[in-house]
Amino acid sequence: MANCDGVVFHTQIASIMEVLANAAVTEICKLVDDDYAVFRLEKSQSQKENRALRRKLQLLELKVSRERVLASRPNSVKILDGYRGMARGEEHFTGCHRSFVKPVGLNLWRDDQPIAINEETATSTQHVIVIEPADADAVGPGASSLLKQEKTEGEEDPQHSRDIQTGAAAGVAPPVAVVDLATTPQPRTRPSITEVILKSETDTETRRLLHTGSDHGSDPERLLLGRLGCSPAPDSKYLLYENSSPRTVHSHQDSSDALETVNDLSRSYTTEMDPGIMPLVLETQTDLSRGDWNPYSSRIYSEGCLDKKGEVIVIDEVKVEGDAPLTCNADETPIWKGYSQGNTSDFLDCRDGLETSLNVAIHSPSHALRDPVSTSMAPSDSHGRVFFDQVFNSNDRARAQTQGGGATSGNSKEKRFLCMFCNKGFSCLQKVEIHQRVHTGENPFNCTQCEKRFSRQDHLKRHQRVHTGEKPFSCPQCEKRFSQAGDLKRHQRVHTGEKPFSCTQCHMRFALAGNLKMHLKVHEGERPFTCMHCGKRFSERSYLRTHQQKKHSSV
DNA sequence: CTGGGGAGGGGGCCC
DNA sequence: AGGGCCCCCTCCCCA
Repeated sequence: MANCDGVVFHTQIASIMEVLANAAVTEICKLVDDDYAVFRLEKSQSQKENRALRRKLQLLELKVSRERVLASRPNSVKILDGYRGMARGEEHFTGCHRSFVKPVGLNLWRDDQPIAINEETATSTQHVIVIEPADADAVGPGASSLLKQEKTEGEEDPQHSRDIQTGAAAGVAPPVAVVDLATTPQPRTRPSITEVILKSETDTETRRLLHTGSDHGSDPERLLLGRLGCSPAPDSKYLLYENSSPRTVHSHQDSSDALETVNDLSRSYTTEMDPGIMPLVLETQTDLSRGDWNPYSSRIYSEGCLDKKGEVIVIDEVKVEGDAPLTCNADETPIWKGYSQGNTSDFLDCRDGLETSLNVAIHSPSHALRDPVSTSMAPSDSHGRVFFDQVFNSNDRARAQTQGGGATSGNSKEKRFLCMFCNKGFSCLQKVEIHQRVHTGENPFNCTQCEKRFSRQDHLKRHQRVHTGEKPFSCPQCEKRFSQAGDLKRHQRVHTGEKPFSCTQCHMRFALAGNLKMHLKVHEGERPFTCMHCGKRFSERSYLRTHQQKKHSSV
């Protein structure tokens, strides 16, 4: 009898131990997962720091190299002041870093291009690097030869331009443009983006000015805003984008890369970006268009530059060069990957801007990249279109048209402020700054009662009804009250019986879009949630939770 | 599963 | 110009 009791006792102990062991394993797994996530975050941050340090070192090396080149070949590098003003007699930009690179192969720079030197008067250093044309004989040999050589090599090696940027070209000090951050006054906490301006051989207005500075003394922002009639936020950065020639975007990579990029979205936008790299985007435009150029994914940007305002692309002038091939950078990273929720509407906004951008032939570096339609590369083109057609259904398109209207749809003159991230157009600077919080993650409005933060004041106000219990919207049919008008409207379908959402697989109709979405999983057989106790699978987490509560609550 | 509500994100428009 | 509002959409949760 005693033995029997002992066996039972041991059996019970064993079962308890098993349960405890299972629970412990589960807990451990959870902890490991959490710790691993933290570890990865810390690792990525450390990598960023390492890159920044490496960048500084390379900067110093580049600076030395540049000075050596300048000393040895003074005629090859010309410091310009006010190229823009000379070209058009317009704004006189003196407050930002500007660099002009003329690719040899493209012969984009006229040999007689007037170039002024006025280094002293510049409030900040403006390095204008002129790479002599292929027919540099007209200009003379000497200094240009080295640059030409450099370019030639770069064309042979797609990686080369990046090497120039990073200073990684082994053994050879890159004599091309270098943003001299070490010697340039850096009043901003955010590094400047140095622009590349190429002049088309057609000699049409193909300038692109890219400014991200806030040198208030001679700040182009003010000049710009003086014309546009919209006051800047104190730290705003702008991108003045003026009719960039489609030719100016190079395609070092073949179209297969574009395909690959389109196919591999996860790779493309999860690239860890180092804000410290930002100033070093002076290179061929190909690399400007790379992911390096556009590091402001919402995640990265918010991590690295939380206190920074977004950037704005301003379309100052639109001129379509009809037969000029639209441009594409094969290695660009689709910016839409940066959206936090990845919902369709976010894609829409991007795509909308992309499509409408065609109308105005505006191609920011990221834009050219993001726009598979605007590329001159046929494979990328078709592929991008297919991709978008797969992503966006007709409803989304309709919404894109009705909601966003796109970057420049309708009245392009009214929406000259473009979002740096998605190219969407806005009529006023403040509007685009608010919008760019979508990308930056900036939430300046915080609830005093629950510490929640919001990007918009009206959202905060709406949220505070949660605390006040205010429900100003009441249903006339049932006296139910709602805090949001949309909730009331949605609720009223209960009374009207309206079910605007119909399943394409069966004939079921739903009053709520979310319910249809959930219903569609029934047809798709998508059951990602598995019960750890019995292995049963569910399409929704809530189903799994309910199941576990009912069937395994004892465990 | 389905129905329904709470709450937040985002864009457009009006004043 | 900027705040506020309206609207649409989405996610999440619960019954």
